[in-house]
Amino acid sequence: MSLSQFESVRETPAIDSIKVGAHLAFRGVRMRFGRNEEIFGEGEPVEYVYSVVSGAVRTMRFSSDGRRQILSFHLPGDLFGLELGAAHGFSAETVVAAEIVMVRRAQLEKATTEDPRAMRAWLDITAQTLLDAREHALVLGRKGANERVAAFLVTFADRFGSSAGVDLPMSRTDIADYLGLTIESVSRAFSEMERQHAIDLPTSRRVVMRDRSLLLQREAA
Amino acid sequence: MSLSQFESVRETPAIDSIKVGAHLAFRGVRMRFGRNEEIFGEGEPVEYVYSVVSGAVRTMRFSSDGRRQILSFHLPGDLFGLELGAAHGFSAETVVAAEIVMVRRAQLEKATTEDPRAMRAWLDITAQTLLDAREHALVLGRKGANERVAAFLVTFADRFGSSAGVDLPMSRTDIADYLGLTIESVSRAFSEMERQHAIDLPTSRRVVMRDRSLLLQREAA
DNA sequence: CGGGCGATTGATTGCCTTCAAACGTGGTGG
DNA sequence: CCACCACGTTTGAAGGCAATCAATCGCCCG
Repeated sequence: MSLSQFESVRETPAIDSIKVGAHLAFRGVRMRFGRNEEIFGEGEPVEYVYSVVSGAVRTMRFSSDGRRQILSFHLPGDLFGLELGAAHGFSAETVVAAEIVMVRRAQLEKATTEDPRAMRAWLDITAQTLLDAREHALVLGRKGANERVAAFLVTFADRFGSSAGVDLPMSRTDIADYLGLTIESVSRAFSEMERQHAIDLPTSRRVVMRDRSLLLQREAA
Repeated sequence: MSLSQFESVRETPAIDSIKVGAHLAFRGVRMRFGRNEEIFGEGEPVEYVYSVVSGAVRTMRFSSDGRRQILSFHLPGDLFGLELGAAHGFSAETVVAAEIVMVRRAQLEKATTEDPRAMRAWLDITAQTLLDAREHALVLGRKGANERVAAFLVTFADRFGSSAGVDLPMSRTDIADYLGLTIESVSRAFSEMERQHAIDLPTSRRVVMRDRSLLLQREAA
């Protein structure tokens, strides 16, 4: 467990629970984290499973010379940190201040031996995560900069946006590290989409979808 | 199921089995496929789970305009096509002529309801596949051409090579589509590594590891 | 008002792709 | 047996796209 949780003032941890699958809930502790705080690090023992209540979380890996690849973003309702091995294969940090429910993995493990639905739910989540990772691989391997950003926006808006648009919790740096680009390339892609009236950018973090089909054809390219 | 299996002469399907996890085996049919034959296509219903007996298989996804991203290569002993959904999220083809054992998914599903070890084994496999996919994302997102090829060679040699080197069953085109590069870039990377005496290339498919540390530092770069 | 940080924009570089040609090997038919 | 063809691979030259280097902008906070 990271030290960062001791670096900021916290209120008393509250009891809360997370839902796994349709029928199962597990009791855990709800914690507050500040922005850019580490939740766990790559290689650390897996003690908990996490669920986002509010805020946003990024999971990531580093290459040996320190380049960062963000694997996914997690928003309210999402689970993360669910791993089989003894040690985390990636690290997790908050993107913005967040409330996270932490459930002991041992509790989940125990449940899987008693209730097959728990293991099934775990498998479902892992399989869905795998699908997402493969989609991500397709984007990283075979799309250009503008297409990557368009794909990111469309996917993100579908998951977390309203008809009014999306509020991105993450910086251009985060988006760049998710898409395998530089911040400049991401910024240029946003500007380009705005010039073509595919989106509006009232602020750098707020995106209003103006012409979704334009984005989609750009994404497909 | 693809028609391709009817396009080539086959002997009578033989009964065989695949092992899932340490303790479970499932009975299935062993089939022969020629090279570059489709085993299943993206979007087709999931009827079977597959295991490679001999030969090699690639799984892949296509972007809407037809660009191909190879997700993984499967060699003897590997399982593939293990998906939760009703439809395949990717397609699979042989790289070279191969023998594949096919087990009905319904049989596996049934086992998971009767034996928790079966579901656990399924989860283990899915979780390991997810780890591999994330490693792949790191390579695709944050590494240059030479690093990608070096990473591919090291990983492949660790899994399937002997001290004498590796015989690559796949073409440069396959490697390129796995690494998000062009065949020319892959070829240049091989030539460059040979020039630096990191590898020998007796033939284009045979790779002798000559200086592994050189490869590793190139991979890390 | 000043400072700091993230974002944007511009200029240039560099790497990978694209386009093109030659090479080598395995297979087929003369 | 050899010539020739097909296909995959290698190599070369040129171009393009994203990275890098650099400066400016805008906004939030003190």
